[in-house]
Amino acid sequence: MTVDDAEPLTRSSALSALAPLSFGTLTLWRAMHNFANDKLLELGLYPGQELILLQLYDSDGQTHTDLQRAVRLDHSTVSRTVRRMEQAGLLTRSPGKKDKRAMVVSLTDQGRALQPRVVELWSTVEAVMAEVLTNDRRADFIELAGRLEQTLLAARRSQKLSNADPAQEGI
Amino acid sequence: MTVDDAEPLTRSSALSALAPLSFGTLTLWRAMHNFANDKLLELGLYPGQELILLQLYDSDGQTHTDLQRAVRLDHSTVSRTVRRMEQAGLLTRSPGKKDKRAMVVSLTDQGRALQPRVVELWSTVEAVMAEVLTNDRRADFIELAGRLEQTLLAARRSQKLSNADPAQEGI
DNA sequence: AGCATTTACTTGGCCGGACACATAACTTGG
DNA sequence: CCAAGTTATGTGTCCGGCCAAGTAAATGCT
Repeated sequence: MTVDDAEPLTRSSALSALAPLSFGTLTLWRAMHNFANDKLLELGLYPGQELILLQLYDSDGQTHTDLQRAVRLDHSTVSRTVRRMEQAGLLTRSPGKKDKRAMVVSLTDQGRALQPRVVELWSTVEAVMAEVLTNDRRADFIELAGRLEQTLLAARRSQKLSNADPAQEGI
Repeated sequence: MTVDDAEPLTRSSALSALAPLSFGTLTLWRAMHNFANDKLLELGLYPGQELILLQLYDSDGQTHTDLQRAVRLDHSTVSRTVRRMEQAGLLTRSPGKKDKRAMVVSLTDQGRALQPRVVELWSTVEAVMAEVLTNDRRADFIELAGRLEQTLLAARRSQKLSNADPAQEGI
């Protein structure tokens, strides 16, 4: 028995009552993640790896920092994910010419060969989600998600600042 | 340097072009998750644990399966998370009276003592998100997220069925 | 040039989360 | 009542993801 057994679902949990926006985001994410995962495993990939591939398909030869910004991950996560993908033969890493610190990540033929399937995978996820939305609502959702993300990022930044610099608060 | 350094953000990655709904969901989730995490660590909790607490605050004495359904997690995840929380003194586990298989999870005083702080945490996250939305858009988002989740769950179920029972496809 | 700072990445450690497999405890058909 | 099937958990294993701390290379400031 795995996680997807949640029945059609009475979304009446304590959680959705207390924080419907947050819990809605959480459960949507989990459903999407699990749905994509099944397909990912068929490609021999693990979640997150396909994001890096997609980013490289768009523009090969990016550094860890480029990837980290695009995919919104911690450096350490990118570092080890990229290493695993290198070991799997999907890509190569080499120090940059101008900046020896910057590891430049490049696709191998094997990594490039996955492109159609990875693109199809995400297109499928997108299509499944889009099929129950009108174009207006679809655009709405995208705009809302973007705005909420920015709001949360800003809130986190200011929260960290005030923690790091408590002197400001007393003034 | 951690993940939140992504600048105000030109959301123009290859990912948001290919699958804006999916990528929007992903990035929103990550932003929310990271924002909540900072606060969670201050309570000595790890992500996911607070969901179980909230569920128990609503109704103490639930089984693993109850919790798993509410929080949308795998049994194995619930199993180990609950064990860790037991070791941390937040709750206790005991076999059910009628059904000895079913582990009944109950709050300890220590676990119950966290209630105000955990509730406040999620209220804060919710408030941060809600503050940039009109009531209409807020309701919209909640409804959309719920619908999308159901769609994805259904898609995953039918996908698994057709994989498990390929004979059906040829007919 | 020379030393402090910043930047790019690596490592170690810990938890979350999923799957596959194993086990104990109901439940059910004959 | 018993064997077969179902249900509720537990375990092992592997990857994702974060933070904290460490190293190396580039920059800046004097």
